[in-house]
Amino acid sequence: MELPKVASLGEYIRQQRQQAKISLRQLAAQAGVSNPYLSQVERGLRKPSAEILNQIAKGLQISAQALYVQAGLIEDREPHSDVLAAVRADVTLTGRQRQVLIDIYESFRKENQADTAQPPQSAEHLGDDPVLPRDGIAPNSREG
Amino acid sequence: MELPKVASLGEYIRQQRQQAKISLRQLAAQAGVSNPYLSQVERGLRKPSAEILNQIAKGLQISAQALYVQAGLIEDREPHSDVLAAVRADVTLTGRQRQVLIDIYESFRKENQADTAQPPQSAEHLGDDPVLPRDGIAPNSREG
DNA sequence: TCGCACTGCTTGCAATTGCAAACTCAGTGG
DNA sequence: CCACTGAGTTTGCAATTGCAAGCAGTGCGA
Repeated sequence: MELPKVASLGEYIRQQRQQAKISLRQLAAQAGVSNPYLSQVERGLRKPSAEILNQIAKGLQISAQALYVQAGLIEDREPHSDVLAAVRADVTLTGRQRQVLIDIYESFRKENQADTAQPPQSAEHLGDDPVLPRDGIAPNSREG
Repeated sequence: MELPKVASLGEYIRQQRQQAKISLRQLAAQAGVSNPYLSQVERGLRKPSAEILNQIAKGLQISAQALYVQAGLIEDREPHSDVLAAVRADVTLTGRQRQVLIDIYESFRKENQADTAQPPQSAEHLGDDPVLPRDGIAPNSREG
């Protein structure tokens, strides 16, 4: 698996550029990269760094993420909810903690889906806590 | 603000790694990169490519996007919603589930504070986010 | 027929990435 | 004491990035 997506990445860039009706040199200037290099990138001969990719995205006025996804540099993960997005975006958490929170949240969702017809307060069987890790969590069970 | 975020990127990676309680070599193996290179990246001596960044993110089990934002490779166009706010606003959760998530989240935060042990920072304001850069996000001024 | 401007592509080359091997320092145990 | 293990770091080196300079092809006006 050397560089399969690089080709499609270059094609994508070229396509975007042509749709914008600008020349290779023009885009290179707008993106602040050299035109030969952009040419090579568009033909899949070179694998641009993320920095260059970012500049190209700016020159094309498109989302850098779209390019990264095309380049296979990030997975195209769309957050299912604001909670998941927030958890994923929280840099103060460790990866493990993040996964724990996500697991718990999703298990909650699943539970509630099973009880859709029921009033939401009926989810009392949480005491089983099948997901809680022994990561040293001390959930202060204060009844609030 | 123009200064390379590479330094903070390395610090961020190292912080995440230490919070995950794994050694440099361990993370290097999980990420599929060499340990010397990871060491240099963590100390800001090298600027890793997006591919390496992606592998490191996988090894750390964190979002590649968080790393890219840290590296200044993409703008943080996500609203960076607060986890607590998102949990509180989630109508699909029961009140008890909400409280469980909040408790766990807060205990995680407390754990990490104890681990990192950064005295110069006022550890009282948990709401603050010392890691993510507050940037002026260009609010989509595309041909309005 | 030139000259000029424009398109994209090919060619060396400096700078950088990323790695293998080897190094230093702490801790453990015979 | 010495060997062993595991932590992170330093040191060359192959491979790659990205660029400056230059090449080929097209269209237009004199």
